[in-house]
Amino acid sequence: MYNILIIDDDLELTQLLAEYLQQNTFAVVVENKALHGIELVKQGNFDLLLLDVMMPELDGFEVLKQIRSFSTIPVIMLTAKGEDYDRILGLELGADDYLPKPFNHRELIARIKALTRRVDDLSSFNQVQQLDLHGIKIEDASQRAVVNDVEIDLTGTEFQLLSVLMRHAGHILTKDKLSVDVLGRRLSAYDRSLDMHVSNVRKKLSQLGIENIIKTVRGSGYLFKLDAE
Amino acid sequence: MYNILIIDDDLELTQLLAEYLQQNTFAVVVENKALHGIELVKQGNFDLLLLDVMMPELDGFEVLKQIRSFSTIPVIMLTAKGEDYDRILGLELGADDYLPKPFNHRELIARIKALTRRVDDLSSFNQVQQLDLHGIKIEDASQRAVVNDVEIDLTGTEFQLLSVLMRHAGHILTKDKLSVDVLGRRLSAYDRSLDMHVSNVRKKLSQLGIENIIKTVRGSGYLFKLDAE
DNA sequence: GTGAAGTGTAAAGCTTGTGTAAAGGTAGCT
DNA sequence: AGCTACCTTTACACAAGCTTTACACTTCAC
Repeated sequence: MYNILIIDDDLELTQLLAEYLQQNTFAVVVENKALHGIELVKQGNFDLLLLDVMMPELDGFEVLKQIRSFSTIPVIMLTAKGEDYDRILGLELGADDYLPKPFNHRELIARIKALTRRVDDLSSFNQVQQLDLHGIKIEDASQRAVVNDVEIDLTGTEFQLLSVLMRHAGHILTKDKLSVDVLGRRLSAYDRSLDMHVSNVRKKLSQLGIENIIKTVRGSGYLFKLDAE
Repeated sequence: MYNILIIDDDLELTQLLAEYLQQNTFAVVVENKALHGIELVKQGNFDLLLLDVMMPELDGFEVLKQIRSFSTIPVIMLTAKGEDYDRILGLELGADDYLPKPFNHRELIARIKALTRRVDDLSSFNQVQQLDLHGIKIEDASQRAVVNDVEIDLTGTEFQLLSVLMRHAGHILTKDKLSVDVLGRRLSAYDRSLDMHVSNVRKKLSQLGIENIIKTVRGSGYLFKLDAE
């Protein structure tokens, strides 16, 4: 699964874009604040960055410059201007590609794929991206979750579920969103499948001494806790 | 030194382009005939291809298709048309980038550099001739795999499979990717050939006392383990 | 309280992916 | 042609793991 981060202050566009990319089996996180976006890249859980050039506070070039000082993540720049100079500057600063708005969605997908074709081979070479919260470490590349050097034997769906929850730690995720992200379908009435997966993940975690990390928010959904209590 | 091949029937443009690129320390070869160009790529002395879309006889898409059947050389398409559809088609056929004519020369350089940044990383990675993991040593040049000074008698395909898996140790490789990399074709429905090769490699390894090194990740692919357990 | 709706989870059912033996096919060699 | 080595296909068994069912429990509104 490909994790894409979008840094763009345009709420409407990012919303649309996220949906479209999700339909094309990419996992998407949207960040509307440039500074916050840099931090997200630092955490290192993304495979590709879509970066808007025109943003208040910090413009895209500055963001790119900062990101390139610590990361080689593939970057596609988005911009409203069609001017040569912008394109060239972006590319020279270390962007991999450039797409002028408004763009054809299919072209975006094609460009993402063209870039990932190259980078895929490279990824095993780059630092492995992993996420570590409350002593639970997950690694997408190998689909492994580890607690105190002990591997948790998760099924693919369970891993996916834990991964989505952890990536959104501290935020409630509705069952409907989880169902779409994890099982790839809308939640329908009387579908208890997701509940079962949550139950199973909890069971496996508790065998390793981890309890109450996935909280139920009755009527709303589930939540991976940020702070222990 | 970077060797660039230009396939384009426009004599005037190619002349200019060649000079410009040479000034920027690239080595350039111009080929005005599409068919002849394919042969040049086959000989394999180029690092990057600039390919014109509009050509008599054979158009650029057809040329790209043929080249992609035997080579992963980075390709930037050049075309007079600015239409979305052309761009997308080119990218989906396996081009890495696309540049509409007339283009800014500095942008061309920037795009070439953006692409080579990625590919350079990759080639230095693939040039690793020897790999040694868990006591399994493989040597690409001689197509040999050795465990404790005992040679494993692998067929060409089996060696290739093991080599790809080991180069991506710790990362899940989808069956589709493995099929492309090892068997040279897309995985099609009910194709069990790859599974058989995995089975055979495992069998041969287990005869030498190595077990559970190639892990099945159900629904995702195979994985050469990084850490023993 | 009482009923309704939401949630936890054991167990059963069922689909699908995978392992592998064996047969079939193909290319290269003598 | 016949042989050999190897790749691919076929066939079947098996296991993994996703979903459904069923029932107990909790929470909340009235």
